[in-house]
Amino acid sequence: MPKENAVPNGVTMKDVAARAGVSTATVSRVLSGKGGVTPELDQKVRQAIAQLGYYPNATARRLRQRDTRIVGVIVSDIQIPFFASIVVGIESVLSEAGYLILLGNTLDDLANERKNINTFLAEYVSGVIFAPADASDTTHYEKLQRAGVPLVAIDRNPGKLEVDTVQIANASAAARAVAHLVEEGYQKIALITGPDSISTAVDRRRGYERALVAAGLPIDPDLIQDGDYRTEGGYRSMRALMEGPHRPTAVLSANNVMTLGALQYIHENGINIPDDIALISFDDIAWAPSLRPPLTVVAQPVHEIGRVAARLLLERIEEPQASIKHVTLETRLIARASCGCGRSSSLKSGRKLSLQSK
Amino acid sequence: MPKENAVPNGVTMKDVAARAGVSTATVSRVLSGKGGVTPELDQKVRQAIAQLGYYPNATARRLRQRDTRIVGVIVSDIQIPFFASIVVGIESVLSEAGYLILLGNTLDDLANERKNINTFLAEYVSGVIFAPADASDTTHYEKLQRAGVPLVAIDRNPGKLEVDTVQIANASAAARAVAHLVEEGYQKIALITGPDSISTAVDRRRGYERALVAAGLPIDPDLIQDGDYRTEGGYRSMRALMEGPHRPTAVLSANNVMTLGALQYIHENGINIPDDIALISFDDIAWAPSLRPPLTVVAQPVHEIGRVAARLLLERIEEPQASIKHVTLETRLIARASCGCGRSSSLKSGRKLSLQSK
DNA sequence: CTGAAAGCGCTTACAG
DNA sequence: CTGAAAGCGCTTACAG
Repeated sequence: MPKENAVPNGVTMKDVAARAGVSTATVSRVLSGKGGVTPELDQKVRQAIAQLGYYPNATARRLRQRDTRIVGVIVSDIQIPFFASIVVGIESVLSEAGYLILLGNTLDDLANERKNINTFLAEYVSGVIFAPADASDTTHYEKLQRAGVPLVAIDRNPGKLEVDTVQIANASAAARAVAHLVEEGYQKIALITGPDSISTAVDRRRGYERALVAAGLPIDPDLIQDGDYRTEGGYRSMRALMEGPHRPTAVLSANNVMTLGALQYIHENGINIPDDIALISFDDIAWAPSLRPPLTVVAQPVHEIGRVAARLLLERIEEPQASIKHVTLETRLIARASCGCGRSSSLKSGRKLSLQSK
Repeated sequence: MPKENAVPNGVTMKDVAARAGVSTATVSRVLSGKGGVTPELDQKVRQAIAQLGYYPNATARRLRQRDTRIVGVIVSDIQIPFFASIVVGIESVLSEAGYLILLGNTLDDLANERKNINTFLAEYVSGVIFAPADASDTTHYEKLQRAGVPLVAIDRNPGKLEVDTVQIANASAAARAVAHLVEEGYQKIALITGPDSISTAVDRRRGYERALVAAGLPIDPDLIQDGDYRTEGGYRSMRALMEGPHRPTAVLSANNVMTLGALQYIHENGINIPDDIALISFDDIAWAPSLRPPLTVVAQPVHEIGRVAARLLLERIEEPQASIKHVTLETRLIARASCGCGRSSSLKSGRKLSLQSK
């Protein structure tokens, strides 16, 4: 059976008040720093606090004030660098503002998502930042919304939910990548995409198609493979493309997790990048420059996504009735070598060519 | 100014009690599930809960019970896959046990570490799992310990702190890697290591030296470079080795972050792995098999480290006086190709050769 | 400016 | 088995 919890420090505000010879109200006033306490008493209280090593109990304060200053954050997997960096971005802004973060790792499982949201409700969180696992089922988020919890959606479109959002320009980012491949001379360009239930996959596909049309190239359904945003899906998709009727000469992979699988197929079959197949992947990851050839990527401003989302949430907490904001951030195409860049010239590893998407 | 916080759901236990025609004590008893309530009342209460959509306020419960069921977790950087996976391991066990996690990302900065620990104290956390930034200064952890907070150290040795620990067999893991290189025929084997303030670096170096001695090879100080466990350090170290007086034929990198830098130097200078230099790195990461050649690594049981640490903490919370436990987990050497494996035979990508360290 | 008192939403001895 | 009451550690009107 659980023993009674350790009481880290027996000292309460009452002890401080007694020692300083004042009421707890006065101690509270000193702590709040809002003034209204004579210098003498202020001095006495501070002394007592120091002598006793007192620090306020956050739980008690939270119960009394209606503001918990806890923010729930829901991502699909903190082990994916993309989400880890977003969380760090969120944290940098929120901790500055005195908020605590409760992290919910859903692994894109609806049951986990629901469980996390119930926890958030029970904790009376001040707000929630989330990347919805499935835009077609947002009923649990509606529950939060009905309860009056400020919400900010990141990365993915939250379906019919009317909330602040922070996203990247997915379509134009994909289009820019495809256009780059076209400029490099590729014509048979394939796409490994994600599930239709996730907006980023849909938008990236749209950008892909738009760029092909703009280049006067046909849209070949055989060259669009659903990789489910997973590693195995990336593997399967790459195989389908390479063994299919219309073998492409270049591929855009819509996220880094699928790229992992695609590369596995490529390596297992001794396929050469970019000579046999050129490759561009969404998401810059630390290892991209170390791949041979270095991986050309569509880099998302991950920290910025987190920071902006955190700021939007803070604003929403201040002004619940303000009009809803949708922030779109730009991406960068970092041309390394997997896209065929410099095939004709000598390659310099580590070189970075930054291009605005659109 | 912050507005009054949203009250997610006005319903309190009092409302439920009123609706069910019982006292709050009875509602509380039903909720606790410890029995002692007649079926009729139990029924009425459950009905009222369902009708009102009631859920208990975790803050209030936490204040009343002395047990917050919050665990603080301190890692140096959640963006490093090694730590992200450990956190996921911790979370899987703790959430099962009804605990919440408060994550502290220190970025190996002592000020951040201190700030996080003060937060943990104010939150009256039930326990803390931590990877100490610097074993030589653990005063802030002693503060936690004096306050009676159960502690479990992971990954790194916590200096003179007497707490439960979960570590890997660092010395033998490093020794195993070096022995493997020796078996492959390498004689001039270098080490890129971390700072002396982090025990894993010291232990890995010891294992490295031990293996050299065991193989009858000399220990050459020029072949031991301090890479500071950072990417830039890995780059600098690799350069020092390749441009130094005693150019090695093989290198062991003591963590994956430094390997990133080492690879950068290698690629920039057109150095061939493994012909010019063989490479083994600590930490398996998702991209290791996708590198050319695939990276041979010392894989740590990351999820297991987290899970074991969480279990130790739960046990410690139950029995604060139990004797201190030190758990050492084994690693696996995953021989891919960067170590020169199969240089003479044809390589099959993706093949995994698992060897027990020790 | 200061303090006594109420109250945040629960749980838990204590009676009955 | 059930309820009235106290109390967890704070903050905040309300008087003075």
